[in-house]
Amino acid sequence: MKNKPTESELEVLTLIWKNGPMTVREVHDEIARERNVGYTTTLKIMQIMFDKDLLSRKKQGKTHLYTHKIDKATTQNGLVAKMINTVFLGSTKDMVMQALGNSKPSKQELDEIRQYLDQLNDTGND
Amino acid sequence: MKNKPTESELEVLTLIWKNGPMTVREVHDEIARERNVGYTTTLKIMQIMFDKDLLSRKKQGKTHLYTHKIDKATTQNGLVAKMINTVFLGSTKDMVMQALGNSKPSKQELDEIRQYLDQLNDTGND
DNA sequence: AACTTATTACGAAATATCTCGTAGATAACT
DNA sequence: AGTTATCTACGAGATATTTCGTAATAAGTT
Repeated sequence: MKNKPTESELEVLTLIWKNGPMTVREVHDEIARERNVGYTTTLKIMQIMFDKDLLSRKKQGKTHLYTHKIDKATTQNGLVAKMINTVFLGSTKDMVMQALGNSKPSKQELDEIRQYLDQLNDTGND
Repeated sequence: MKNKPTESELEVLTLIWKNGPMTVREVHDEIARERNVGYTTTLKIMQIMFDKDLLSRKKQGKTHLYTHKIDKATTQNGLVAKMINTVFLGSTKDMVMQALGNSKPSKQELDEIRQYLDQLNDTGND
């Protein structure tokens, strides 16, 4: 991944991925619910993200409206792939089983995964 | 996770998890195959890990033999759980499907995962 | 227009992490 | 014992990230 986001940047991105374009104020209010952090901190991070080309923005009155410039799926992929490679020595299976074993997903979720597995069987390797 | 390892620390841990107790020299030689880094850098990181209680060690002649002090599965869990929560908004299913869709695991791996899913069905939530 | 409020831009301190150089200690080898 | 090689300890520079204070600007209010 060329533009790999930091933790804080990821926090901002997930919000914007979920809600669509947001102002600094909106992002900050969401973050401030969880952690205790100053407004200018959030502002600064989003400005840096703009410089890094992780976000685009356009003026909206006196404020800026920020939009994600990197794709959600691509970013998720990069992060998951990296984790598999480093922490699970390249074994997707190990990672998946670890994740499933620990989070106790609902039966419905399990079914959806099963369906997805069946689909994959047609296109997978050997 | 109380003692969450940094990236470099994780690199050391995975080696020790895989190979058992190792000296700084051994760890360093493995790392140096991939990246260009000085011996004292590896040494320092492992010393810090000792201070942080991520590794234990015992003298072995003039060198130290380092052993992991945190469990592999627990650490993996913590990292995966965190990724699910932040990047996938808590949806294990989304994460698993993302991972499977991108790494094209073999049919055998898929089967193992399927078996594992069946097992889970008996104990999972609603 | 004066006043208040909210926003941005900027810089710089604080923290975390990674990097390596140097010095001293220990072992191994003539 | 003297020399060489290897290891540890320590400190401190380099980089990356997070944090916030201050000042300038723009908008809204009386």
